[in-house]
Amino acid sequence: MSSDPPGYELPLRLFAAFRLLIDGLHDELARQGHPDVRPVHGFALQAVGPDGATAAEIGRRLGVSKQAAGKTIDSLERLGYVTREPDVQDSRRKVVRLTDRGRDCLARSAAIFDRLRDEWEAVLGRDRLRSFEDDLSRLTDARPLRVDVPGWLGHT
Amino acid sequence: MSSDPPGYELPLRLFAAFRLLIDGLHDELARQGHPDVRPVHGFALQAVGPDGATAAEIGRRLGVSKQAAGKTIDSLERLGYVTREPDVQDSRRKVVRLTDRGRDCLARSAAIFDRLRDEWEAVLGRDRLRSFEDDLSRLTDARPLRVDVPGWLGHT
DNA sequence: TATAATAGACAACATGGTTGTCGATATAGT
DNA sequence: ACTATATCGACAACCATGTTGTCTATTATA
Repeated sequence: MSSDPPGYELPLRLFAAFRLLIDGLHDELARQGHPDVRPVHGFALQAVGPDGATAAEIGRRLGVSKQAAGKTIDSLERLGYVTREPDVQDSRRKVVRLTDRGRDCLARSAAIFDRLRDEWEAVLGRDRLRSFEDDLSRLTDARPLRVDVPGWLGHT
Repeated sequence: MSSDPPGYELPLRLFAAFRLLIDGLHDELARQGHPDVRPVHGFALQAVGPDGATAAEIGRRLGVSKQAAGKTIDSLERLGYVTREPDVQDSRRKVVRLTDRGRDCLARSAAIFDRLRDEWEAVLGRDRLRSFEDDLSRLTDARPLRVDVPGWLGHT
């Protein structure tokens, strides 16, 4: 009987796998006309959603303050991925909406992730990848990604 | 035949699983007398290793500049996890060494990771977890963790 | 109608990375 | 042996990205 692998390998490999996918996505996005988009932008675009959202709402979805979300939205606006429009119902709010370019980026991201998944399927085989995903789902719930990573890792 | 899950779920769940383990580690470390240690400290302590290392070497192992590594070492030194000693062989160098407290933290971390792995084994079953780990290993190589996460995710 | 809650803007600040520069020391080439 | 090159650690400046706090306008509620 062989001994179990040490527990510390799991987090390292989980993170390596995560990073592999994200890097693969952005390499390909850059090739497909989105060279300036960064990982955090992708998560923010997801948080905007098809119907638009306010900065405060996006911040909540990403697990950061509304101010931090506002700065990310600033940069997405500069890059042409979202617009800000005043809300006619509630004049406190400004609704962030995806532009065509923003939607294009999201659609391409989904396609690229599917293709990367296909590559993994080619490595592991169809059943084995399904098992892998099932196991991952059993270990994690489907909470949204928190983007407060710097402070989470950091020294303080 | 059921359809495949969308590819974008994989990165989210991989990261969630990573974060689950790291948070579990630090919750337990805090309970065991290491409340101030942060994720980045753990990786840096690993990078120091049993024989000590210089700031520049630690930076290379973590994928950050020697200056950034130096700041992390400063904070580990303040917390009593490492010391800096001049190298008698090479007086340019200062060797960072683990203190007893640093070794204690690393030993406890290894034990806690093993225990967290046991919990996962209880959920998935022994064979299934082994398969999961095998699959992860096939998808990733064993490169050291890069800690340049803020800039990697960031806007710029 | 008074009070509380929420949106977004602005400012100040903390953290943790970066590059650039420097002097001291080792190392390699001639 | 001497010189050129490389490396170490320190220091400073800068930058990115998060934080909290404050402010006004607006909306919702008691």
